[in-house]
Amino acid sequence: MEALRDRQRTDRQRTDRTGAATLPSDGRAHNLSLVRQTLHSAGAMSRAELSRTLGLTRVTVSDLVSDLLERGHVVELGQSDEVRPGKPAILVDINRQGLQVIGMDLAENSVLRAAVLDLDGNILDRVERSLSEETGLDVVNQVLELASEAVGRATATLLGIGVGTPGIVNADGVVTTAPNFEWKDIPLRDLLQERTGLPTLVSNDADAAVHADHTFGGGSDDMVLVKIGRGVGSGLIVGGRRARGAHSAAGEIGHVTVGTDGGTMCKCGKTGCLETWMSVPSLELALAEAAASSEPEAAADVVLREAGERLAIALAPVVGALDLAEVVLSGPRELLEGPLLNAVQQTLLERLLHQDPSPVSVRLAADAQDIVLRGAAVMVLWNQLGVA
Amino acid sequence: MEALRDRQRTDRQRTDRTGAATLPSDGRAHNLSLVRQTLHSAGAMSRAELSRTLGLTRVTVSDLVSDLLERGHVVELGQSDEVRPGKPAILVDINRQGLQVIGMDLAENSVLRAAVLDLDGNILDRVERSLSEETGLDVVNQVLELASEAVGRATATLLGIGVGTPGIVNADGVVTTAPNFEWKDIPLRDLLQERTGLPTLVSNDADAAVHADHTFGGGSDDMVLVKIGRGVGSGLIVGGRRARGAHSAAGEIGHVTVGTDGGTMCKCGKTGCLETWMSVPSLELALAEAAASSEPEAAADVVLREAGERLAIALAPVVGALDLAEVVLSGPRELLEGPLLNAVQQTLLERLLHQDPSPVSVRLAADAQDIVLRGAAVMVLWNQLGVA
DNA sequence: TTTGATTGTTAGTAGAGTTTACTAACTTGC
DNA sequence: GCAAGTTAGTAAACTCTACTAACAATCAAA
Repeated sequence: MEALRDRQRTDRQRTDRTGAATLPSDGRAHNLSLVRQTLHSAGAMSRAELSRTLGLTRVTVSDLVSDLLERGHVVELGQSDEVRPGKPAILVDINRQGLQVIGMDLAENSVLRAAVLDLDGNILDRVERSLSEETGLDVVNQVLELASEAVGRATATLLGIGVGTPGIVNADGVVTTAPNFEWKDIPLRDLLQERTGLPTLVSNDADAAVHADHTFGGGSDDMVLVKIGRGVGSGLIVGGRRARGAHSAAGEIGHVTVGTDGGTMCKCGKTGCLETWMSVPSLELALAEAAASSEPEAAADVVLREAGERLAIALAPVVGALDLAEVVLSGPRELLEGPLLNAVQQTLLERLLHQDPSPVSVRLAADAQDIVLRGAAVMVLWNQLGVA
Repeated sequence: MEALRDRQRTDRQRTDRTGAATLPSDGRAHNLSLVRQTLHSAGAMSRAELSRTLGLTRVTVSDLVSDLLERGHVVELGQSDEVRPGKPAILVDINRQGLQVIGMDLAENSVLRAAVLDLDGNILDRVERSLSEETGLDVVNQVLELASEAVGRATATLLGIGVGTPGIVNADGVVTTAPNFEWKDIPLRDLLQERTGLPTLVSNDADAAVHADHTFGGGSDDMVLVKIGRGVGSGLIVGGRRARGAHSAAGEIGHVTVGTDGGTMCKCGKTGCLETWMSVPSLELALAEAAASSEPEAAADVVLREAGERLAIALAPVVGALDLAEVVLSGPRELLEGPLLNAVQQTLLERLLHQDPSPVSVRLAADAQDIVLRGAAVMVLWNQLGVA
């Protein structure tokens, strides 16, 4: 009789997950990240200690830790040798030995660099590919091959690949424009993922660099890092997050006009661009001219001092508007250290009203050579472990 | 026998919640906010429609909605009159009639303003207190009395109080400095909460204004609003969130030096501050001088055009570094509209390299009179409902 | 040796969201 | 007017997460 009853159709909802609705499992993922973060930054500790720091119960922490043990994200290190009453604690730590990351720096002059890094950002191994005149897809292929080679050098489980590249990179890891390589809409992230099978993250090189400094350097949650090389780029951390910008072009300050008194003609067609004062080629040209003058040392000093002033003129409104705590310069130390850095600091203070006792701090990035490699690695750590 | 067994000490953990560990209930709170947000911005809809937009099941949405019905945050509006097969939908909507908010604007010249607003930011009632020469605690008392009066004017359940005040306000709602009122570390939020018993939020007036424009105006997630009044202040939205700054002083651009060619002496002691060009008093002074010249109209035009240029010179590095999509000016329309706004737009484009097809949009804020009141209300909606 | 402190685990419970299965109520086509 | 199909909303049972309660293991100090 009722054999003919309708077949119940299962609601096939929740197919796309467009919205940002939170499931209990999302909370779980967040808490797992918190455990990893705590261990990563504070070092090995017991489950009970984690429980106290996180505000979760020992039971929950035990469960989270056993989950992470299974995934290989953390390891047990044996009993703590602390002397105190009670059952001795078993230390757990992020699996520093068993996990590695690939970092890539495509922004160096005529060389593509890659490295294997551990979770603390130490470089364990390096590989390179020198470029001559290649552009377009030739460079892309070199990058893919270099990535494969780097992956082969890893001696532990790889969490993923991070890349710092010149040009503008959107949130999907597509390099929309990179004039140096004549790239246009290159889906670098997907290409690398396809090639290596590893989770991959691609960002602009200055953005990668600011990640590195934010993690391993000063660590202010409101800072800018200016990367001075062939061009001038920057990466900003605002409220602890990287500023991406409306068109993924945040940090592109090389062609902002500086000052109100003209300046040199730039290859972009305007005059007075920051790059005409601050890029390494511009500085070297000006220094060469200074060396040929009657008072070479004084002239060189003026060149560097003026460049620093110009940078500060451009940065002052940014630092003021965002109330940044740190301005970090990254580039050739022999150019930036001394008169240039001092001029930046001095001019910045002159142009900002700083009644408060904590003015902006201006300094050079440590380890400018490898800052992009390390920043690229940090991006992977954040993405895969929620760590940094 | 075993009567002497140890008294089990309950783990008294999770007392402080210092960390940011996520509980399932936090996820629930988030999903409740999502429902409110969706209804607030998209208008009344059925539970089933909510389910589809949010990606949660109908069952869960039903549960969330019944929760919100109990709290009075949403109401049922009866059957939808859409004509299509199936059971007719019961529309639910944010309780637009039954919930109200107090907004306060302390940044006007010699008057404190407050208003009762509905959830859509409409002003339902106003109250004011005029100031003569009061400073310090006298002003605080006026503010507290004004708040009480405004609360009395409400005709529905009040969600809370939002305040836009001149000066620098930290994350705890303490006004650390407000020179106009000679305030120093005034805990305005706590004072208002004590007086009225309502949840209260305090921000700088320009920050409140940018919230208003972000919600009711263009709505770009990367924008700056410059508020021109007695002084010049600004509020920034970066990546959809308000930039607070390292010392809660983000947006304070009035005393950034503009340009490299000197300028007028500012009361702060430096020369060439943005305020010397752009504040209403400075503009009015310059316009009065222009009116006395031989060609008053042309001179006035030059004054306004120059002011716009100066603002753009200061903003260009900010817009470039943050890749902002919108620059919004708020202030006296008769001063800002026309030559000044055009000069800002033109100068900004000249000083930025914009190869991409979506340059920055420059415009005036709608309804500059009430923008702080409405922004203050938005802050409450965000905080109490997760809406806006 | 006893007492107390501390760590980590097991057992059971409450909350959040899901799947499954149902009722209610409407339109369409004959 | 009636069956068929469609959509909205709900009830029950299950899963997952984190919690409380209770306990075993282990060590220091009295």
